[in-house]
Amino acid sequence: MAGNRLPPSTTGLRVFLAVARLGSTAKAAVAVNLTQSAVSKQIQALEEHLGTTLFERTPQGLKLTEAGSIYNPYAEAAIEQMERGARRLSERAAQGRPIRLHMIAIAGERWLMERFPVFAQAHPEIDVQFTNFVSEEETEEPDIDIGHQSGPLPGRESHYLFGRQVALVAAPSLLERMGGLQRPADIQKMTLLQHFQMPTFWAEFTETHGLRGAVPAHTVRYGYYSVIIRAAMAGLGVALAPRCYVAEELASGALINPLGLGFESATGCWLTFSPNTEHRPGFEALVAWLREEAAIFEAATLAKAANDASAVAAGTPPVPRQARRGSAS
Amino acid sequence: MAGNRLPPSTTGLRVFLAVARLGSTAKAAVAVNLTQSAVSKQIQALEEHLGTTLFERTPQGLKLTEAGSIYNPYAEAAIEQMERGARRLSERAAQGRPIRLHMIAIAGERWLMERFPVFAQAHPEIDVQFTNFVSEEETEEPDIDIGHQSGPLPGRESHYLFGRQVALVAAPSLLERMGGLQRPADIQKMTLLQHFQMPTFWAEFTETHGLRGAVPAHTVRYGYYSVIIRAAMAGLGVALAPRCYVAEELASGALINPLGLGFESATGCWLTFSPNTEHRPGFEALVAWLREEAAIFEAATLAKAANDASAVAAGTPPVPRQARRGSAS
DNA sequence: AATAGCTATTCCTTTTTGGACTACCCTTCG
DNA sequence: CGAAGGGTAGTCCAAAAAGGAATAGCTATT
Repeated sequence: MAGNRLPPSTTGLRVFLAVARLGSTAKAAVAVNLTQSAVSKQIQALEEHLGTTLFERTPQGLKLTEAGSIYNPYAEAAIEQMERGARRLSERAAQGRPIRLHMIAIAGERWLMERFPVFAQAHPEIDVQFTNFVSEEETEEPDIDIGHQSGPLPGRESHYLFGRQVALVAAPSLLERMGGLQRPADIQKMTLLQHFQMPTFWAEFTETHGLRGAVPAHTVRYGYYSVIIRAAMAGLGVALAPRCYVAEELASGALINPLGLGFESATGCWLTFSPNTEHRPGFEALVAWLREEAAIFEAATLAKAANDASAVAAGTPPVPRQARRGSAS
Repeated sequence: MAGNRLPPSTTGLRVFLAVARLGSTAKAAVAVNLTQSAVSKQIQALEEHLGTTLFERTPQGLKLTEAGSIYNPYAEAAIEQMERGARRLSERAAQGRPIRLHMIAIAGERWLMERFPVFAQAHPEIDVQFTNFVSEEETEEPDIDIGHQSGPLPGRESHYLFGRQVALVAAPSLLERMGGLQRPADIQKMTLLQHFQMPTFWAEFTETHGLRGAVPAHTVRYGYYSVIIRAAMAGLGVALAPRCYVAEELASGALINPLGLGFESATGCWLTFSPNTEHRPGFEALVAWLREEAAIFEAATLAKAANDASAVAAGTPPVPRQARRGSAS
């Protein structure tokens, strides 16, 4: 083995490991984002480079030869070392920059933005940068991600924050116009205002209220909750929205929750981050604070929901409350 | 660090390590067999890939940044793992093939070829393949290399065999034509027959005989000793040749060693092999045998040289001897 | 027989790579 | 001071490499 022998291509190594793991060029092609043809060629090139056959070809796919099995851990180790090196640099670079917190718009509007100044004042040394993916230019991965999902994400550390209490809400004027809503099934004569990212809400609602197979008169979909809430307030339809996002409108009477209709959804708002990343000073403090504030927010929502539920049971309409804090939205 | 991040190119890693070691794209270019321009681009591509600066640029060259220093051992380890894997496969493949023994032609002609049948008969299970680099097609590295060098090679296990006793030899007819050679300085009126690969012989000869600065009338260079010996025997000039290669001609009187002129050279014939390679069955036996036969060959040469030296001191010409074995050259 | 899954191969386009050349900077020396 | 020698990065372009679309052939299953 003379010193002038060139190493294999890293694409070849990546492809080799994928084929070894999945036992098929077709499946590996999907895993590494190449075509089967390119995968086949990469394997052949690697075999030629190393001067030995790495896979037996069968009609069912590829199986490691003995030589391939010998080489496998070395290829893995090489790729692992590169990843470690890159990760070390990435983490080192992260030390000197703000903690990137990505968050869906509605959570910012209704929850965090009015609370964050308290944290910022208590921790002036912790630099936090809020991001979202509205712009395609944004390619940096956030350190913390706050968004809607229906459970923990594999490979990520995930914490539930709030938002699983979903309510059917509508403007009083709409209900008057439509003859009110005397029972759950009356919703079928309504226009439903739905969020693109919450496709399960309708199914969950019908399941909870024994309306399986029921279809609303119309469905209109939006990408932002702030828009849905405005549409609902304008009387364009009924909306299924997390209670915490419509707490103020319910309190002021701009929106009401007829018959206390609602359900507990599988989908809520979660905080996630990568567990492999060494965390900077302040990261843990920020996560802890966010979770604490979310718990307070969620408790307030649950308390209000319980209060509304008992008022409905007593046959009295919910009592409008004073806004708890000034709203900037 | 998302899972879909691609590893760097291996060329980039190789170049990075070379620049880190040599501190200059120009020097690294030589080391990795690329131009300085290509090296510069590879470094830039790697820096862009990793998202950080790896070198500070100065007028005197490139110096690792802190980030570069952090990355260095990872790059090294990755390349090392690839080399290990390839080596393992290479060694495994070597188990099933002949031991490749490369040897310069003259050593084969005058030493090994007539002795090897004895070894082959004693070890029929050891398959040996003789190679040389006359053909450019020959790209496989030999397991054992026998050639001329002036000492051990770094990174190789090296054993001296024979050939450091060098003699000045000429045909009797030439000496008669040129009025004999009464003292060492008379060589300056001769034509010197020299071997391309032994450029130090003339300097060593003049040093030994107090002829510093002396220049022969003519110098003719050849690439093969068998040709030099033939030219000397034909009277075309005097030759400086290892005694072991002209033993038969000296014994028969076809060539003589006037005044016993000669010297012990720094250059001789050595056996080398890579110490990193796991050795196949028979490898050790073959090396041991080769060294033993070389020792015998060298001892015979030294004995003859000593015999000739004492004859010269006594003023009698060397006694021509019967050829010890039939010569096939 | 039809279908679905697999493989390698050919043809061709696109992308990447690396060399030749150049401009610019610095250091040293006469 | 200018010349020489060492270094760097950048531009232009040709060659090499990479990868996709399409295809042929094989097998296993229904």
